[in-house]
Amino acid sequence: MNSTLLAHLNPEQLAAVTLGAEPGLILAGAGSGKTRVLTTRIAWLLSQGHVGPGGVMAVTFTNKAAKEMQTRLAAMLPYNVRGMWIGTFHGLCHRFLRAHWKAAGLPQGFQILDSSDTVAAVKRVIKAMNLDEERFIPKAVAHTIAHWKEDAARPKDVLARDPQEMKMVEIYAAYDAQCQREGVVDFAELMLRVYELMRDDAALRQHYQARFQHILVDEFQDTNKLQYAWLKLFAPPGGRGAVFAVGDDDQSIYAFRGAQVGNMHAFEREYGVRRLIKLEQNYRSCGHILDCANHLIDHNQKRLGKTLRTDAGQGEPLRVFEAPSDFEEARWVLEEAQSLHRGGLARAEIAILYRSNAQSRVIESALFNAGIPYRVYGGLRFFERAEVKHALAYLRLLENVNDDTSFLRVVNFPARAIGARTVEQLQDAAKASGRSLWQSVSALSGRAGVSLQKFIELIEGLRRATEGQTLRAIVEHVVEGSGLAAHYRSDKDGAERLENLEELITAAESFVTQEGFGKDAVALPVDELGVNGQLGPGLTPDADTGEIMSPLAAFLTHASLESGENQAIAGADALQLMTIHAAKGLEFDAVFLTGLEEGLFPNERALQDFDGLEEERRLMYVAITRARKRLHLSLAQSRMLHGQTRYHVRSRFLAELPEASLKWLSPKQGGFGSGFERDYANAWQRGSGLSGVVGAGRGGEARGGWPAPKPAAWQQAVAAPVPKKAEHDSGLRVGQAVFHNKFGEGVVLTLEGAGADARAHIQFGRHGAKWLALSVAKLTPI
DNA sequence: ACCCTAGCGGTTTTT
DNA sequence: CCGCTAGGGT
Repeated sequence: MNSTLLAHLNPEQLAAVTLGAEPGLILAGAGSGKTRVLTTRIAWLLSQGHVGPGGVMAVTFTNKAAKEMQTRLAAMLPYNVRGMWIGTFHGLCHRFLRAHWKAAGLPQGFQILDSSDTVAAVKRVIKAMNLDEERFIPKAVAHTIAHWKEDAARPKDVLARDPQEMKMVEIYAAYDAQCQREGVVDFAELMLRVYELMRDDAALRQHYQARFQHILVDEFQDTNKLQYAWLKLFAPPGGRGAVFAVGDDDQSIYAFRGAQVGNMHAFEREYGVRRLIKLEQNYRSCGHILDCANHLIDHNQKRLGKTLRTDAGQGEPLRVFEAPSDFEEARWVLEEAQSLHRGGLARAEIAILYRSNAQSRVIESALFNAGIPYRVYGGLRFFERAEVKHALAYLRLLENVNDDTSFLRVVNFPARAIGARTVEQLQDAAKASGRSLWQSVSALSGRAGVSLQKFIELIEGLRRATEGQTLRAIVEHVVEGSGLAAHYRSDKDGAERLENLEELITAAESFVTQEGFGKDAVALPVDELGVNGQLGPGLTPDADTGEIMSPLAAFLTHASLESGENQAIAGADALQLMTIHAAKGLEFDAVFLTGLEEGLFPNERALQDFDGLEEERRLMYVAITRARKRLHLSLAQSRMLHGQTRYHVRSRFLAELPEASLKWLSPKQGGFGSGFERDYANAWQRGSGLSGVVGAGRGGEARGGWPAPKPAAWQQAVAAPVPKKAEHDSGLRVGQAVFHNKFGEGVVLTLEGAGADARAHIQFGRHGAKWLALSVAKLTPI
């Protein structure tokens, strides 16, 4: 390793990188060089001879982050990084289970279910148990089961409190049994199996605890209960293995899917962290942007505490715009973005962020009509597409005929006259004999038996024909031989699906050839995998290649573990549209943060959760810190949502930003009815003890080296008349003070619906916020 | 076996 | 408002 790598680090980064073999907790602020610290530390440990490549484990949450780490490390180190255990929690668990499949009680060729496969599998269980799918909604049940697994609870460990829950536990047990029978594991199972194996097998535990001398965990604030427990088995507190945990409690935005920020506190305490290292020097954003981020997050109570600073200049104040409607908000964003682009900024360096996906629609249509290129992130990923899943199901049957999920998916697709009746009979036969659908085909006679037999012959024919072929040839042959290609060729709008199948063939080809892509999963040096040179019994790597599973099996695993790009089409310079969640970890020269309205952001439903407001605020913090040079905030007084026009007040987050860093492009006062600011502030103070909207003021004038936007159409539009406050047909206005006989004084937060359905969300002093039906509630304007 | 339509629900999401 | 799903009709 080049010693200049250390020379470029700031003192805190250097302290983190060169920390000894002791537990380390690194509080890494946004844009503080977190990935750099992680990779430089690994390089430093290796180059100093503190550890060999086999003694390092680095864990991330996403494949993208893992890949990034590997790439950067490869550039720093003179030798091959392949032997190192760098990957996602799930990816590493998978690797572990491939080596120890037997001890884990799995078949050698086990496959992985993705979330939609899991729901489908749960649904089959519910059907087989003759339960009502209204009462036991497959998706919800699958979610509950995953939750139990993340609590390390097997069916016998779950404490069911009512009959409904008892039944759910029964489904859980039946589901696990079904997975076992079919040789498949879901995502949560990957983690749980490894956890249980490490917990219960002392020899294995001792081996791995001795082996991994340094374990580095990225995004530690996102770990769930099971992941932390898992980690403690690999490197228990006080043991020889040193855990280096990097995270940012202020960027914890995944509590809703089980992340426990508390793991950071727990880690500090349980591992006896001697010194908490804070990376507060920010290398990304200008001063005004950081001032806003710091001020905002300061409103959170539960923090480890951290303040970002920068050596860069203040840059330009944030531009803030309050539009009369979502339509006009979109138009403003478009004009501003265009003007930035004309000023020399690439479109791909401009992000438009929103809290929920539904908000993208109006922005998209504005951009579409104006002919401005844009790209929306989110939606279906490559391996989640129906046609791709179909092809994968055929491929999985080649590997494992007992995979009932795949069997059911394609037994009659493309249509081959195997109807629901036939499938039902087959399922009954399978249930009666406790065997797989495939194995039960022989039990059926008559026409049904014949058509099923034909399907079996089709699969067996495919297997014979592809034996010994390259992965690409196998996939190609299956796409054709299954009839999928023909089916989409004859479909009038099957062109895109055909293209995706072509893409799948290409993906299969590059999976095998691309270094560090598929190879890691397939071929690993023997001593990197097992315990004292011993692999799982029966696991025999190919002598030449070191392959421990067939390329096909590896490819199928890859497909489940990495669902692929959100959108494959790159290329054209386009504006980047995404949710704030999707933007985490990314950065842009300019960011538009839209929909800053109470109810939307902070999101009304999120506020119901414990700590909901603080998580929403962290989300706002993440959004702000994505911007390098320019940040634009906007909101709409009225918005079309779920088919009705809704009226919202300004997000409280706007009031939590420093006035000096904001430049209001719409009048800050006057847009609302008179007295709104005071009433709203009072209501908040009385109702929730939170500070309200502060007085008016204008930010400083733009300066710095960034191109100033040219005057745009909207500027004339906004400069002249004060936008008239949108009025609801009940005669009420958002922000208006009202009196209710029972609840007293309040302020209207949201208005929606019309006529008999008209409703208002009103913030009352001590009674809190309430939804009232306007046809019933007696409200007096005050 | 497939197509159409009524009905429902609509925060965020990776593996 | 709009997209997905289940279930019924042909």
